[in-house]
Amino acid sequence: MDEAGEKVVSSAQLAGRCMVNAAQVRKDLAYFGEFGIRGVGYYVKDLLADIKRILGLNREWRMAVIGVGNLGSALLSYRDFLKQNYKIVAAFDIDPPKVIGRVSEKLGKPVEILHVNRLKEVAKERLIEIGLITTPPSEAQKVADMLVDAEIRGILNFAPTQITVPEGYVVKDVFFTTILDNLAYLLSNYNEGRR
Amino acid sequence: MDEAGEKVVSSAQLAGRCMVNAAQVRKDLAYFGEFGIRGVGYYVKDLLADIKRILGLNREWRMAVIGVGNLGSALLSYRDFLKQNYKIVAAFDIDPPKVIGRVSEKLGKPVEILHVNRLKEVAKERLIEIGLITTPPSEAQKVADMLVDAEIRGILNFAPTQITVPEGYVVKDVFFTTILDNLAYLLSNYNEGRR
DNA sequence: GGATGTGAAGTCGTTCACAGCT
DNA sequence: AGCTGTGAACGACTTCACATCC
Repeated sequence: MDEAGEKVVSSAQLAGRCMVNAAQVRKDLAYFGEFGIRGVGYYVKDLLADIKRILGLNREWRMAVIGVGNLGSALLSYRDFLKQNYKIVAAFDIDPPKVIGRVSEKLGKPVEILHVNRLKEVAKERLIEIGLITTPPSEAQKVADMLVDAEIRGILNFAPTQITVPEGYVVKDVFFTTILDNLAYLLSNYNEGRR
Repeated sequence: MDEAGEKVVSSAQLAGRCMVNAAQVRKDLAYFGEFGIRGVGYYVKDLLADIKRILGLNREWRMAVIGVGNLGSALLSYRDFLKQNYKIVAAFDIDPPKVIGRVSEKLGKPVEILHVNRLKEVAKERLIEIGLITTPPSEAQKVADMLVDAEIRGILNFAPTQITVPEGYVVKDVFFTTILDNLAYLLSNYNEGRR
């Protein structure tokens, strides 16, 4: 809406776009503070900035990819990260030489791929706060343990397996097969659902 | 648990593994039928089969990838699909020749990449029911429209943009930047959260 | 005896409706 | 006059607790 030049937006407009109730929008925003102006609405630019601040997106997050297979290299060349405040500042693999040729040809400039045993050392140097696990599932827990050892507190796990970390660390899973299962369920039961 | 040779499982055990309440597990399962045996628990093999049937995973789902960039080719070589009952039976792109070299070297046998204008025709031939959108966001809605035209009722959208489809079609989004935002939020507010 | 399946109770989240500001 | 912020009403989901059945 900001890009479209809109100056002000009401909770009703936001609700329409998000397919939720207007009171929900107001309650949710009000939970974090008073961002709106009574009788007017919310100033788009201000709201955007406030939401970014609330979500912790008003600064850069430095990330590392661990496991440079197909998914890992896809993430390395995922340009949309740049628009958001995320930056991949390191890539690790168990076998960097094997991987390096495959990856470098896909990106403009060759990407430096380091051996995982340098994770802790490099994490400190480059102030890495988030680790992206893109290894096979069999290695995911080991990698998680290494991230914990390196005091990288945030983990985004793409490997289709459950991993556990100590108190103080946060894991979020990206299991798209789970979403796919959900889709399959909805498709299977669509006819019943419509009655 | 089946692979580990476990024969029977209680709702309490399942609850422990899933970090939820035992009554929740029983209620949720009971919603679909009576799968347990009072005084005993649930037979692992039977429960597994019942859940697969409920979710619609007791058959093969034939899928197509549209957009063979980094993410699309990662999905094409994602072996874990095979274990689950999902199968990618076609890949489309706006420019197959440009893509074909890059992809074929990554997989054992070369993958046939078709021009998107053959989507409808091939969808019928190969009985495709699910489409995976892995194009840039700018093309996502156009691809969704083509999938709808081809009567592919299930869509898994990896492009970071909202797409709309008519009644009768199902879209599920895989926005990992949303999950990443969630992670950033949790990391930002971790200290307050602990108090 | 022991774990399920399930009404009843309890808790949490959503929506309503309007006072309070601009 | 109009839209936010919010207590109160409502509805939905979760948990309890126990009758039921193996």
